[in-house]
Amino acid sequence: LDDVAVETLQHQVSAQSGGVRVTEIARPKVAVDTVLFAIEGGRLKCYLVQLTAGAAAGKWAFPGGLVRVGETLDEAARRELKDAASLRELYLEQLFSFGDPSRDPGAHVVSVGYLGLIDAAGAASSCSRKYAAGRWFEVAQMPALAYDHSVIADYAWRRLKSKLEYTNIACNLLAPTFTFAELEELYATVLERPLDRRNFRRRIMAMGLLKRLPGKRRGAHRPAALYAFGRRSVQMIEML
Amino acid sequence: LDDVAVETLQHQVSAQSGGVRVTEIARPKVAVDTVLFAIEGGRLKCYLVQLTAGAAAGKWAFPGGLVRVGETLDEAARRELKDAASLRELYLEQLFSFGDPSRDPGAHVVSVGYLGLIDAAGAASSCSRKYAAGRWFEVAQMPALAYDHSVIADYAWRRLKSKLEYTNIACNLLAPTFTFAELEELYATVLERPLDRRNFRRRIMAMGLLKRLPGKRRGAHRPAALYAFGRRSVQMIEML
DNA sequence: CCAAAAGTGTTGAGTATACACCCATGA
DNA sequence: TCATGGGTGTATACTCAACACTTTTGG
Repeated sequence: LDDVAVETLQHQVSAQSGGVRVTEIARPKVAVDTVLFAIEGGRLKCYLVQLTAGAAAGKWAFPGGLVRVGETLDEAARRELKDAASLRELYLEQLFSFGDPSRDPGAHVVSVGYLGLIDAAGAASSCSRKYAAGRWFEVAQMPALAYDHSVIADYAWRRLKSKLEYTNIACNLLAPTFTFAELEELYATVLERPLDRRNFRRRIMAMGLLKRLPGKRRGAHRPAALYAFGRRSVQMIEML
Repeated sequence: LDDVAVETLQHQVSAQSGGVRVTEIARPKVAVDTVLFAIEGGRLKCYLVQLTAGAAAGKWAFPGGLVRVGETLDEAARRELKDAASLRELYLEQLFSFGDPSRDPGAHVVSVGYLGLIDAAGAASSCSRKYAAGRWFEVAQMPALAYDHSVIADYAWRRLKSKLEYTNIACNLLAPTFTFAELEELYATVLERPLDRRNFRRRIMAMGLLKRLPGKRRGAHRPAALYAFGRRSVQMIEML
């Protein structure tokens, strides 16, 4: 009932059992889990790893793990991605923290969810080192996920959709150089709806963030002008 | 006594005395900190408590504390508010998690920041039990804050401003019954800019969430119609 | 009857949407 | 020359912002 009494008791027990070392009260641990997206072949894909240990062994989940003392949450997320998929350069953004004690039946772990974006070239270089398997799934065809990771996935996709509308976040899903058609296809893929080409071009141009590059992409038909984002740091834009 | 806390203790002690070399690696702890807002006398105010222990003793901070094994983050935030300010009924929304190891020089604590809203009547009932002092400060006149709490405050105020524009979140800062002038003053206070009364009324009415109540508020001058929110659960609105 | 707050419409500017045809190239 | 994807402009509907006077009450 009285919290002060509980704290006091905990301190006493700690002192008795600790002797030289002060025993800490058990507390929930902190983990990070990253929902990593990439566009490949006009499909939105998501990186999953197959768990090897614990009650959820064999199930698929987002790469992540416990945070260490002395590192920031972002650092922990990047470290886990490097370990799990050999990924280095990518965009990371914190989403939300999930603290339901029952989300992991094994232990009380608070998970800080992250949204990660990488371009197709970076995604291709991914390879699982830490897990039994790691591969890219189409978001519409993901297997059942461990823990509450399907909830985290929902958050991530919603955030991505929403930020496409009012930021330049798309630059993190594209190669440094791209055509307008590629940019439009990215938007259509993520937002799951077709876009009017002329209106889309006008909106994007109004942002003033694209710079036109000298060359052309030559393909089977009329060559397309090349573009790049002027700034790759995310910034808010008045669009939508 | 708190069952969860006791169980946790027993688990900890037996693990220690059992001789099993499962010594846990030190991990960051998880805390919650709530930026609690209320409107009083046309001013936006924020509840702070004065810390009694640790390196930051004497400094002001948002009410919060460590999360316990077995409780959700929301539950932890509500428990701390009940302990710190005897507050029960209020709106809570998770903001962001702050994990910089140096944010608390004493230990690595990851803090999950919360935005809390309460109406003036609820705010008036607040009284600090756990801390040396607890009181409401105008947001423009807050003292220097402990840890990184001024960063959390920025997040909270920005989130509140933003959600006023596209949700019915305002209902949590008002009494169940209010006049249109009170609602408008709330918006003007939080957003720090004057609003056009006619445009504002049109926008709010377009939301379709207010219901007009039969009575009138009688004052020194022309009586004002009374309103209430139809739903107090937060929902997204097309406004702005 | 006067002071003070409550209540009410219209207009103009800018923005978003819908829509169809010509262009440049490789095969 | 034709098939294919690249590239462009306009007309309309709608939304947002600016703006001032009348109404109702208490004192």
